[in-house]
Amino acid sequence: MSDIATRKPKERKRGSGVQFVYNVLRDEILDLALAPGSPIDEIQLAERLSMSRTPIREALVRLAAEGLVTTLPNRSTVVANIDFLNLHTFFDAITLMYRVTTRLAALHHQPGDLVVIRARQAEFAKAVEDQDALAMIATNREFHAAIAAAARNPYYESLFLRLLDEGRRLLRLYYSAFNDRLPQQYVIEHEDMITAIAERDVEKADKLASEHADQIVAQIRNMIARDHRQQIAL
Amino acid sequence: MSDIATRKPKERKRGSGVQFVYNVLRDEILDLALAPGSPIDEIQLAERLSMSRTPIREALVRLAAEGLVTTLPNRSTVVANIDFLNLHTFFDAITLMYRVTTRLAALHHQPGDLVVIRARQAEFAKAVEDQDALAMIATNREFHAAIAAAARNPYYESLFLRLLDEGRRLLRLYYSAFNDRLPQQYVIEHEDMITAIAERDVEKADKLASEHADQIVAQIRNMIARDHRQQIAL
DNA sequence: TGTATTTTTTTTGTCGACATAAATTCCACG
DNA sequence: CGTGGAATTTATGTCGACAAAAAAAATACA
Repeated sequence: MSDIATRKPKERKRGSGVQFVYNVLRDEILDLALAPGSPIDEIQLAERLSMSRTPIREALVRLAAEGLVTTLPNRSTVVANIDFLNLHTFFDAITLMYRVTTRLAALHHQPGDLVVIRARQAEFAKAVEDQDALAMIATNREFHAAIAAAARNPYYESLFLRLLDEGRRLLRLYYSAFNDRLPQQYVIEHEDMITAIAERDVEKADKLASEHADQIVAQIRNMIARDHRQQIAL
Repeated sequence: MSDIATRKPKERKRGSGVQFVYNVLRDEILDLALAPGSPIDEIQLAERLSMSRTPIREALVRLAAEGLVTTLPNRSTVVANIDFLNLHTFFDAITLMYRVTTRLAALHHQPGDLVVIRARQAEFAKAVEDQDALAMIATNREFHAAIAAAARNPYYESLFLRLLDEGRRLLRLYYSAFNDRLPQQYVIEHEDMITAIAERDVEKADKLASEHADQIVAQIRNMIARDHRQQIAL
């Protein structure tokens, strides 16, 4: 069992309780440690994290506001399901956010931003080199989050982060299929995007982000189709 | 004083407490009944709504997740400020959401949708006819929310609703200046948008939404500039 | 044996109380 | 009279307990 979730009581500072529960639950949901659709028992959680139900409930309210859990009135709250029937709305939105944030990053990035973005890209490249699929998923998210931060639009940023998280969950589902030669292609595409941003070439950044998004969407679609065939074969 | 906020205790059903507090606070924040930056006292609120602090805190957590209040750790939560310095990010985002939702509504609207949209438009037209600025603000929001619902993309919809609410707060600030001849123009533009959606003319819908957004942005900018001149003149 | 109804159990929503961190007041000292 | 620090007050974060609503189990009846 994980360490952070079973920490001794009274080791935490006052005021960090809700944040702590939020982080634990969020990670477990995005890592699929908590299965989509599974109910969350407040009392059980309270015992596991050795705290009262109050901070746990507040964390759940926050997660509900972000769409990571669904609260049924007077009944248990459940981990949000993955809506395979409407994945196209997800693909549509994340593609647009890839484009908009990359575009605005080219327009508005400030001195320190590129340093951060390049650092994230280095981490992603390392994950690819190590063939560590889980690290790829995580570092890829951080790379694009860094670009979104440089775009300096909190509205786009918050939607994009939400979409990236949802994508993390989706990729987790199929991460075993994530070790063909595509990731190397992503490294190159990332490099091109960085260059376009650095040169403040807005149209090029937009175009690259759009192609990048299409690649990722196509890959996810592929993985789902492959998985679907396997399920039928069984 | 308002009626709904001073209702007798025990008249409400169990389970609706948080929702009730959320609605009250949300309305008061968006109506500027609670000034941006002003602190929210949990105890005072608890007494006013005659309930315990627990449901009030949960409502505050939800409002914080939506950006309507800001929570300072171990200190009071305050009504979110209006960030005049970064309004361009707001205008940018809401313009894009106007376009995307109208575009997708033209693409994906289903039989019942147009009925709802036309009903909202009728309400907006009535508010314009009555020269009721506050009703204009409210009905205009509902009109575009109906289009967003017809676009059938929950990600765009939630961001757009958030932006429309923020816009409602902005317009409230200057609603006295909201009685020139522009609103009549909006009625016509709305009609054109409905027609384009009904004809499933995606490009036309996009173009109209884009122009409509530019109009609104220009008007808000105007009102701010006018207000700014007045403040200087004083 | 299967179904409807009542009883029991479980779990959520709300409450009042206490502990702790800021903010404020008060006081000592220069 | 002003400044620094201790004491007080205020408000937040957390807790355990109770009441009401669902869910589950047990019982009655056809």
